[in-house]
Amino acid sequence: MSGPMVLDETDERILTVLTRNARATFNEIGSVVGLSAPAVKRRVDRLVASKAIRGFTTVVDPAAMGWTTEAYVSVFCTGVVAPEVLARAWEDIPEIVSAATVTGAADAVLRVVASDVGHLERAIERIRRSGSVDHSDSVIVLSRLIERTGNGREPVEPQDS
Amino acid sequence: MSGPMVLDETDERILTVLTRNARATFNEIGSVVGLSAPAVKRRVDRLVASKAIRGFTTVVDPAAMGWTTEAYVSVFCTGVVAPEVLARAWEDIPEIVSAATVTGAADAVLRVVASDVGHLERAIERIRRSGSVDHSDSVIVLSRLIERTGNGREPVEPQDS
DNA sequence: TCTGAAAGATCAGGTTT
DNA sequence: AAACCTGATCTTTCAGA
Repeated sequence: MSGPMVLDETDERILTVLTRNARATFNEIGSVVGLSAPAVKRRVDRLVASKAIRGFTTVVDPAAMGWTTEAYVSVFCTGVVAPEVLARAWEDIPEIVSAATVTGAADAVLRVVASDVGHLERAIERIRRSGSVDHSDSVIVLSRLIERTGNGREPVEPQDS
Repeated sequence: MSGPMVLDETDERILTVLTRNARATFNEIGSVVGLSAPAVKRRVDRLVASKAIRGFTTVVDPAAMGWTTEAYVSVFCTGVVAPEVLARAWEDIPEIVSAATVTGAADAVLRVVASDVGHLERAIERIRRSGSVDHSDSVIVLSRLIERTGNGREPVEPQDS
């Protein structure tokens, strides 16, 4: 589909702008990075095609959606399990916001978001029922302190249009 | 600044569209939710003003940015520490992608992203130096299995325009 | 020097805001 | 009505034959 993923400095600056505001116009981006709008569009299209950009999304206040309960779940499996097997077992559980295999005693750490404690309990039960889980250990989130996008860059508060 | 945050079903459907693609036009959103473009714009503006929408952002492949090393860090503090104090102590450490106080033995769980193991080590040292941390326990991520936005809705792969 | 690929600028038309 | 998106076309640069 497309070649390797080589980002020059202009690409990174475009990503910085788009990370702060995914709805920035090509003109706005161009005036920051010093390019014309069509030139910016070509680069953005290329970043999308090369999968460097995974998508454009909106950060919604979880409280506004009624998703107020959250937990970190450490999962311990029986025997050796391939990461791909775990990914396939869990990808259909929408309450799982992130999952990763880790070093240490646990095999994987999941982050689970639910509407209330009952909902959370059902989600964790479903996780434990999924293949080769021996046991799990959950801690419930009390306060969210920091929540960023993962590039050291946060979305910026939208301005009035 | 603005009234309370009351979302009707149309608002939620607008948020669903914008979560899947933050660059959707008002027309596209309108054709999904059955509203005219100006009507959609008024609602989106209201959602932004009421802070139900925190921002629009772009999901970048971390590997493309060279941020390939990641860890979960459990932090144990001495004595009782207010969440706001922790938030203030850590907000200036950009490697921290998320942080939350939790139930259980640990006081907080952080997720830290860095460019390599050395960078990760320096970030963790900085965290441990920040006020009232007694000790910490880190596990390093081996494979990322799932990564979603946190509303049970993922951004969708952008289409060619 | 010539040629082709890559990257940017300008412009026009249809669309979105 | 004004701003924006986007395809078409033209220019520049640069590497390799």
